[in-house]
Amino acid sequence: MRDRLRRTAEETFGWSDLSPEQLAAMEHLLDGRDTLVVMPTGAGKSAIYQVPALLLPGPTVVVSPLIALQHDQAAQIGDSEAPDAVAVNSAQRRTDSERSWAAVGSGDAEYLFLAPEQLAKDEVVAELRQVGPTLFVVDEAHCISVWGHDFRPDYLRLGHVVEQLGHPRVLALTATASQPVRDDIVDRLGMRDPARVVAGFDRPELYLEVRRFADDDSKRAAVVDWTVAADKPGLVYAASRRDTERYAAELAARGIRAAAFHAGIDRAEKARVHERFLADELDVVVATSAFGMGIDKPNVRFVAHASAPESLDSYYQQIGRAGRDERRADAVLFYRPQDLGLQRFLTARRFDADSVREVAEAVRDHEGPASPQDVDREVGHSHRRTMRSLDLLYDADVLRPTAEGRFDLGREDPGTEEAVDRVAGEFERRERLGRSRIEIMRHYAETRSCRRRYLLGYFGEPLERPCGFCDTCAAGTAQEHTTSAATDAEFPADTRVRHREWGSGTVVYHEDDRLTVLFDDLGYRTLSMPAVRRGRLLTRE
DNA sequence: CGGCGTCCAGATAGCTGGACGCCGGTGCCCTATT
Repeated sequence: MRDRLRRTAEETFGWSDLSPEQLAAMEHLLDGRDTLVVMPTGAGKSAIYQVPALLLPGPTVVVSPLIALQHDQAAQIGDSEAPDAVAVNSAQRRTDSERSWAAVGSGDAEYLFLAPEQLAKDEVVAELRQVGPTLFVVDEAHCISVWGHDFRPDYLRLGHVVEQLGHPRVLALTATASQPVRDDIVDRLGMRDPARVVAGFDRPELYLEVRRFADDDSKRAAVVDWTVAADKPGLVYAASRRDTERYAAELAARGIRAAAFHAGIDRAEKARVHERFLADELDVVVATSAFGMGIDKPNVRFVAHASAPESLDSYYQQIGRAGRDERRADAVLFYRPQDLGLQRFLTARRFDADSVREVAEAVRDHEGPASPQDVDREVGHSHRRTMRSLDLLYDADVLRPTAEGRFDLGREDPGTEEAVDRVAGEFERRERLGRSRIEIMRHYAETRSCRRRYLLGYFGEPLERPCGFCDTCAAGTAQEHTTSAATDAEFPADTRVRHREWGSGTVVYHEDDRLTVLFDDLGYRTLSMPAVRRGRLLTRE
């Protein structure tokens, strides 16, 4: 099997050496297993579906979050000897989409690229059933967890689509996913006993640094001064659109070729910034979180954050865009605790009891199980609002999904008000989790122990000793704050624990004499080990 | 939650300080107008 994979990779794509992780994942797919792959960008994640696709009979569906990304990937396949890659989306003419379907149906095209919103349409699912895909790929699969629960709710329906297609083997690909995000991906996609292939997370070429500021003016001045002096090209992430414009203007005034990038910029200009950055015609792009997905530029020398993002997951995703050429690159966070206030605002949601009530009643009153479209029609609110309520009702165990992607009341009908109460509890749990993720970001910024160790511990891959390549190691504080072996033996990472007041959770990592636990109901909490021992607060489950 | 723009009062010729209200991120899709 390995030989066939190697030969196909070589002959069709010109890839002469596949990594052990790539091969392992490909073999799982050929064995018919659902597979989750966590692997840094640039390590050849796309190969993992592109090669086995040719050894499996039917076509391959690739769900990808951005149409621009779909173009890039299809073009890359177009340059190889592989059969065609086509797409169906709203950015192309209807006739082109029709041609794509025909090509997939006739076997002329092997790969079909779709955004999750396409798969929310019954016609598209029906068409897909006709062509019978044997491999269902979700690229940038962390989007399921990051965006699915509110911003792009159709991500949550992919699991139902998989079932409607008769459960072809499912492949989820991502570069950055902490343990709970991985679990969420597996759960929402309905992956069955998935193989998990996780390549090393560490990016040893990134020098990690945090600079702390008390007031906004001095931080802004420092961001600009540092960026002017830094090796180029690089990326500066800012929290608001206005800030990206402001920093870009200040950098331009200092003679730097800088451009702003955010979702409010028109399409042509966005594409221009993107292209000029790739062609080294820009020194610096100052961007919101809109910039970066799918950018595989090897020589990015720094990623500076003018403001902290809302989670370590996002932070690691963004700094991971530096140093892909494996030469030294800088990841600097310009930190002010007050900046976290904006993240708290941006991630906070209001509980929409009215919508939950109406959606629950619409499902109950519907004749037979209700599809999200049925509920949309019935309730008449925005699709997003309806989907949020459906998701919460599902998570609170009020509704259960049928194999056809419809929703039904669970075994017993709790009654509307009881259902709303349960959903309120689930909603609160999520809000607490979101706030606790911001607190983890704060801990990273404020820790005196090794930054890399903190970061990798969060992703479940702790370093044995301080890394020697971050600011706390350079300052010498990392050596004074090392993990105690006693804590390690008592509560190793990944063990289930129970706290006297806070209920059950999973140990994430420890640093210094502190233990971080992801509690089921409260989100991330950091506990002091002396206090834990004194009060006998934790027991292993 | 915090930054920023606006307005007004007060002191003085164009400026300062404080109160107050507003605004803030991520993409797809589809339809109605230019």
